[in-house]
Amino acid sequence: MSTYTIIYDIVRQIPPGTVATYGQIAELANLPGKARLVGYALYRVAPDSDIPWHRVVNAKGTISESPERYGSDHLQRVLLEAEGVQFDRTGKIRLRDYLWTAPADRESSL
DNA sequence: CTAATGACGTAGA
DNA sequence: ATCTACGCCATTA
Repeated sequence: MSTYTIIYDIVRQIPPGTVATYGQIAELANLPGKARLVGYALYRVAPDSDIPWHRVVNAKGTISESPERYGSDHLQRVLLEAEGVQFDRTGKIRLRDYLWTAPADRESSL
């Protein structure tokens, strides 16, 4: 079990139609304040992985775009919209409506 | 062992 | 709202 494995386990539990922030994942993974690690971890994830990486966005509610992603950032938006997540005209998600709330019994399923 | 590498968050201007 | 600066660290070559 590596640190990144923990992060992937959390991400795998995000339900369709909802999104989580990097910071949120970090805290659930017992890595408070280390949101970057979550980003670093997701960077390693293959786009065709079984991990719903597209449900993770930054605290601003926007998709973190980067040249290093070679378009997977645009794909992320497409996948989210396919699940019913709407973006406003500035490309931001209304986190208040779609933000995932981790179930209290999450730990029992680990 | 060392060096390079990145999907963030927050605070202040 | 938008921008800059800085902290932070596991994984890979």
